[in-house]
Amino acid sequence: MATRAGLTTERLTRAGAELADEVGFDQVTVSELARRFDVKVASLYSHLKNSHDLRTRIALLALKELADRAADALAGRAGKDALTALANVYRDYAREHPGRYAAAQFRLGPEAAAASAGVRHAQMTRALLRGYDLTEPDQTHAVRLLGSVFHGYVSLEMGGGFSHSAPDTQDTWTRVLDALDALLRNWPEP
Amino acid sequence: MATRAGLTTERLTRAGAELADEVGFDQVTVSELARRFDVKVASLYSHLKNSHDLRTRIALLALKELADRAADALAGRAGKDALTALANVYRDYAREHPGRYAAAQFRLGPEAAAASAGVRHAQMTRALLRGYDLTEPDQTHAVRLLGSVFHGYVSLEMGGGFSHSAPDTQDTWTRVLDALDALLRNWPEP
DNA sequence: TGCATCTCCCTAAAGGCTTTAGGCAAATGG
DNA sequence: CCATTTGCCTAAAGCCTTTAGGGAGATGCA
Repeated sequence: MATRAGLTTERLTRAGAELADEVGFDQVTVSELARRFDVKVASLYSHLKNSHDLRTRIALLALKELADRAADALAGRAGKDALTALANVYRDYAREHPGRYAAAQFRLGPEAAAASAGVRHAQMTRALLRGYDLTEPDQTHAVRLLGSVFHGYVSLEMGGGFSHSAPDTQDTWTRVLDALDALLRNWPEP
Repeated sequence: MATRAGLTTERLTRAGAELADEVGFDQVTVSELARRFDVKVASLYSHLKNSHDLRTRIALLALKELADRAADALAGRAGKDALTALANVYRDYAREHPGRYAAAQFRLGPEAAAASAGVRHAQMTRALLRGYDLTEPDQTHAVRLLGSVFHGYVSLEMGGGFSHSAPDTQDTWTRVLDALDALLRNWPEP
């Protein structure tokens, strides 16, 4: 018959990420993936353990892409400049790749989590905070706060949580970053 | 045969919410629900339009429960006291009812969204902010910031995003609320 | 080049979830 | 007490996942 399709875990993962951006992360299906490669479903199971495995791989891909972008954005920046840059990386990535962004939120098992780029994310946020004057434990608190704001804002904005309200969300975003910068420069003692 | 099962959209929705808390919101299935009522699957379709309809109803239920709790918590409180109370409502609800909390994040259509308790949430946050001295547009920015932090924190904490790190997450939560209070009392002008 | 082997994709099949169509019996009420 | 309504059931089709086993390309060595 025809020549082979050239399936690969790599290619399948990338195609899965694109599929996620098109139809949503939780609509990613092994069947649809097979259809796109014009191949029978069972064929994918030589390259993927199962559906969950596919999702995990997409998640890892997204986390890596995000970390790479973040590293890029932080290079040569400090203080509020760095804060804004990092924040925009997350927001822009979510807008450009909603499915991948959702994938990055996928609950990973301990093994996968350890092998993921998740660690780099925390490290970069911590690096950014060196531009502010925080004690060690406060740095951790701040890392978590920033993570929460970035993720929470992006997630609500994309979910339509801010729709139909008066001020532009871009406006709010700017002011929120101003506020965070002010807060970090003036971190309250208990 | 035996007597009727007494199915109701109401009862199905409540059972669906419990099911969500047990197995996760996205594992909620019409089939499993039927099993729990010891009834054939097709029978549920007289009470539910479809699977999506079920999820929507669970989401509306969760939003209402959350709003009710929030209203309760805010009664008679102001300032930081109110801020803490509201924040804890979200966090505690998510811990007690993870499936419902996930449901509350379910993307609703415009119709359902309008009929939801989502509006009350925004109103209560706005009410809470009256204890601080913010101009009108800044109030909206602050509403969005608080929403982002609450949702983002709870979501990351529950997703295990803060696991294995040194300081206790309760510790961080307290300090984050301190920080937000300080920020709101000292909101920066552009 | 020819053949053995390995790799890759396919056929087949079982099991689960969703959703629609149509039927019979239990509840309701006049 | 019977007529009608209502509620749950059987049947069936469609789609997704996952496993088992087979045949035909691709590869490499003689």
